[in-house]
Parts: sequence; C-alpha cells; structure tokens
Amino acid sequence: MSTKLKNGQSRYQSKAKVVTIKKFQLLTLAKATHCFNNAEFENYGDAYLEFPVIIQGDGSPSEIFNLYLLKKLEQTIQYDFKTFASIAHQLVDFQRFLEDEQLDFLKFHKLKQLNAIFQYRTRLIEQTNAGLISANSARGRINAVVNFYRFLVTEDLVDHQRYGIPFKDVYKYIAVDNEFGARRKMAIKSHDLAIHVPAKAPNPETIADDGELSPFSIESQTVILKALLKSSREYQLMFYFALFTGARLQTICTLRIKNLIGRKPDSQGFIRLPVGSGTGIDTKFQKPMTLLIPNWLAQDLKIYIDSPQAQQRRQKSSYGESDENYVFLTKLGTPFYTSKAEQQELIEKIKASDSFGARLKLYEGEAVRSYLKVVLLPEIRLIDPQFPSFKFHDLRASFGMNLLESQLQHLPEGHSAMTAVEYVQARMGHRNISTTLQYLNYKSRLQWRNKIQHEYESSLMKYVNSSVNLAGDLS
DNA sequence: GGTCCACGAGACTGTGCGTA
DNA sequence: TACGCACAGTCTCGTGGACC
Repeated sequence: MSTKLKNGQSRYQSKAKVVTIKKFQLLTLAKATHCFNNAEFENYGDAYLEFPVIIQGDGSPSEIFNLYLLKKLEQTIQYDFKTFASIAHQLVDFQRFLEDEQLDFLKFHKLKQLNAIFQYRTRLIEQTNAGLISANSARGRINAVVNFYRFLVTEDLVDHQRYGIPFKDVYKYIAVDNEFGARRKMAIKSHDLAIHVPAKAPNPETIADDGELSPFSIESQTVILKALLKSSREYQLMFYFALFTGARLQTICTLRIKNLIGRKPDSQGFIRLPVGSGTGIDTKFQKPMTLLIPNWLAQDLKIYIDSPQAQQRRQKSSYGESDENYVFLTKLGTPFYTSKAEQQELIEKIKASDSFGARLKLYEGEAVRSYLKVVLLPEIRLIDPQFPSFKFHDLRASFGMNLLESQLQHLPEGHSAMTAVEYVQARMGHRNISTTLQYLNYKSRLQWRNKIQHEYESSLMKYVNSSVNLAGDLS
C-alpha cells in the first residue's frame, strides 16, 4: 500500500496513468496495402518530444482523451511538453474517477447532478476538504475537464442537442477601484462548475517572495557556512553564490565559464554580471537583471574553474573542455540545471536524428535539493540539532535581509529609508515593491521598524490601499 | 551522491473588459 | 490607451520513495 498521501493512485483504485512518448511524429498514409504492416507513411508536420498519452486502467490508450490532446497540439503554436504533461495529469485524474465510479462521461442527463463532471466536481471538493489535495489543484482539474467538454461539444462528439451541455459559461462580476477611488464592475468569463480558491492568508513567519521564504538569522547563516566547510567545493561555491548574490538556483546552475572571463570589478568591488534573456544565463521567466558578485567570490570561482577537479568534470560532460560549459557540473559531468539554450539545442538534435529512442533528459536542480536535504541538513544538525528544514531559496531571502540591513545601517543622513528598500528591490529583481517591503516588516528586524516606524507605515499604507481586495462586494 | 519518477503546490503571466 | 483584478492556463519548485 502506498504511503504517499498526495498521490493520484492512492486516492483511486484505477490504474489509469500517463505515459510519455519520447519522440512523437504524426504520419499520413502514402501508400495503402492490404496488410497494414506493409503500408507506407510519410511524416506529417513537426516532431514533438515527450508527448503525453493517457492510458486507461486496462492498459489500452484512451481514444477520446488522446484525441483531445492531439487536437490541442494542432492548435498550439509553441509546443511545450510540460504544459501538455500538466493537462494530461489533470485529465488522468478524471479518468481514474470515471473508472472507479464506473461512469459514462459521454452520457448527459437532464438532471445535472447525475452528470459525471458534476459528480467529479463534488469528489474534488470532498478531497479538498479532507486535505488530500489543495483547492488550487481542484480548480485546475475541473477547469481542464471543462475545457475537454468544450472540445467534445465543439467537435460534435456527444449528443448535446438532446440534454444540453453539462455546465454553463457564466460571467462573474468583480469590483474594481480606479486610482480616483471610483468603483465599477467588471465581467470575468468562467463556468458554473468552477471551484473557488480562497485567497491565502499571509503567514507572518515568512516572506512571500517566489514562495514562502524564511530568511536566516546571522547565527543560522554562520551555522550553515560552518557546515558547508565539509561539503565539496562545488556545493560550497553554489551556496555562497546564493547567499552573497541572492541569485536563484536556476541562475547559479546555468552560469557558464565564458560569463566570468574578463570581467573587472567596479569601484565598489563587485563584478556586474547581466543575466536573463539574451545572456545565456537563465532567470525566472528569462527576466533580464544584473547580478552583483563580490570580487572575492568571482576570484574563488575562477580558481575553481581552473582546478583539476573542475576540468575532470568538464571532460565527462557533453560540452567538454570549453568556455561554453557550465561553471558547475555534477561529478558525472551532467549539468545541475539544463539551461533554456541547451534545452533548445537538445530538442533540435533529437528532432534531426532518425532515432525514436533518444530521450530528452532535462536537469532542474534535483541534485542540489537532494544534497541539501540528505547531506547538508544532517551536517548542520550535528552543529545545531534544532535547526529547521529549509529550502535553497531561503538563502536568497537571507541575502535580501542582509542587504536591507546593511543599506539601512549605512543610510546617509537625511536619506529616506525607502531609498534602501528601492535599492534592495532592484538587486532582488522584485517587480513589486510590496514584496521588498515584507523584508522590512519581517519580525527579526523589529529594531529597524522602530527606527523608521513613521515613514514605514506611511509608505506601507500607500501599497495597502492600492491592493485592497474588493471581490465579493458585489453578487 | 546522484538519478528517476510521479506527482502536488503555488507563483507568475495572459486575458478579459469597463471607464476615465 | 492605461488601469484595475479575478480567473485560467502555464510553468517552476519541492517532495518522497526507489534505485544505481
């Protein structure tokens, strides 16, 4: 019996699943023969990698769900296998429900409560209330199924003329205040089976910055740095990079050797490194920004790059001994994170090959997360047994907190505290200053709140006023 | 130590549209 | 044309167990 709580196959008896086809190519019949095996086919359109297919509990492919995925593929301009995998996983949940309940989803009833989709919605709500899945997941699944039904109706695959369709498109009205305070209604298109997701109450113990982050105190940072001394040089440098630049894991792992060559420090002792779109270094959503790397860290990285250890890893890697290679590689020579640019190279390579067996393997930081939990955290707990579990991104939050504190400490006479906040906002790449203001508000920095209490509150009010949630005022 | 797999959670972006 | 914001869709991160 599965011990996982949040696992589709533990919530249902059905063995329905999603499998992915490594390389998927549509074919057209060029020459028909009496025997299908002798027929000749021609390639039709592009090849798609890692295309998901829904398999029913009895092991056969689901014709209707897979037809839907194909139709969606036909309408897609930019194919992304992760998007299709996401839709397939949402739909397979519905398939499992249908098999368990032995329901015919193509049969529509006058009484809407008898329709399979209505019963599925009820089940999703029950699972949400029982804490088996989140409201977000329930919302995503019912929306995916509604879209699937829209396809059935559009393509005339069901007898909807007789009983109508099992859901209704509805317009919900929300209240919007403009900058002058005038309130008006705005219509949002939805459907009558939508599952409402209540707005999450902010957790005062964390900072909502790309997830719920918990910055470390200076004491905790010291413990981490001490434990890191026992780690390999690669992991030391990766963790230093996060703590001293605030970069995300994705950015650190996609740094290339060429990015560090020939860069001179500025007057304040920082190497200014552009990252994001067009630089070859990935950022979230490829957002362009400039990282400020302390020169001592940049020098350590250069020494590491020239070390025999780094050279050995490069020799095992696909890029080999080249400046195009990543700064950090695992001991097997694989990247910790496959950059967007390399993903594209791999996709083109597999598409161009005749082989249908080549696998698109992408790395997305699993090794680092695994290392943090399995190796580093136990090492930290040898120093401090009470040390809580943490995420790599908490290092970024700690960087933000350190930076803010240092900016406030060195604030020139007569300068606004908001100057410090705006500086941190730019360095962290926050789109919205309200995210940066959370750092100011964080409980461990109460002494700073007291110092700048008045200014802080007036600044905060401005943002609070602009983001008051008015939904629900209108029915 | 690192990889693989199968998910779940949730943050971010695009969309829709009335009004100044 | 910019702005407001909930919803829907997309995509990244995280988890846990098994395995090499």
